[in-house]
Amino acid sequence: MNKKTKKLFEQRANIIKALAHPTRLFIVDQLSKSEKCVCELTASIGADISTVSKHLTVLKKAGIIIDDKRGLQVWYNLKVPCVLNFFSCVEAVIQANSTDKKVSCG
Amino acid sequence: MNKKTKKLFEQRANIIKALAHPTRLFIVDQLSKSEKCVCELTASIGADISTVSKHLTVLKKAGIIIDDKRGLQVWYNLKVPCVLNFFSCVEAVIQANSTDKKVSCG
DNA sequence: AAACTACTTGGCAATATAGCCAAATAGTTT
DNA sequence: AAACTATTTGGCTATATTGCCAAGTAGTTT
Repeated sequence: MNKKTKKLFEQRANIIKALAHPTRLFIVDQLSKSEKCVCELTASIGADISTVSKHLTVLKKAGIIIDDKRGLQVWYNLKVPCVLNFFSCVEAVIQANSTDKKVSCG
Repeated sequence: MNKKTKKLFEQRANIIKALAHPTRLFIVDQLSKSEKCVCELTASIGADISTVSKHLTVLKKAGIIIDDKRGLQVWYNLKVPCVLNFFSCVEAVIQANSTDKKVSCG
């Protein structure tokens, strides 16, 4: 792998890495329904608010979500809604995991 | 997050986690072109063969690739080719990273 | 059966990630 | 300006991941 190729795949991996955590996937799922503030997400996740804040930072740094401070609250939104396409693909893998054979999927 | 929801997102995260590494993304990319044996992948990646083998194990455990031992060599194939859809989505995020605004994408 | 090839597994050290608590910051209300 | 609310950041420990080397396994050739 030459340096250019390596950089390309590192860049891609960084984005996927940002999604590679159950809490962060949950956040993306929630934001796909509507804008949420940190306290709302914290309530539905059930972890420390500092933990949730750090997860949000990870997603923000990866360019997946955007924040908007209004008054005391910070509101988060999906920046690239097509990340939701990930889910259908992931579901296909989950389905496929019940077989040993190659799977044809959309 | 109740237990059921938590399990669902953990399951999804496990699959995404398997893809969240530059070398493993490279492997998926290579396999999308054609079946490859470990030595071929090792040559193009340029890491220790044991390292490559472990990455392949991760992808296999996640149900993304399948192996087929023939003679001395083990041949790997994509099991769920639609994981390639990940790439177009990831590229959209990379594109979007040049802007602060929300992005509409396919 | 001994030497060889292709690969996997074990073990270890280095590094990264996760989650909590406490402290800091930013904005609001009184 | 003091008290309050929402969020972020720092610091720490626990845990997970990565990559190399060495050793083991499986199949092949001689």
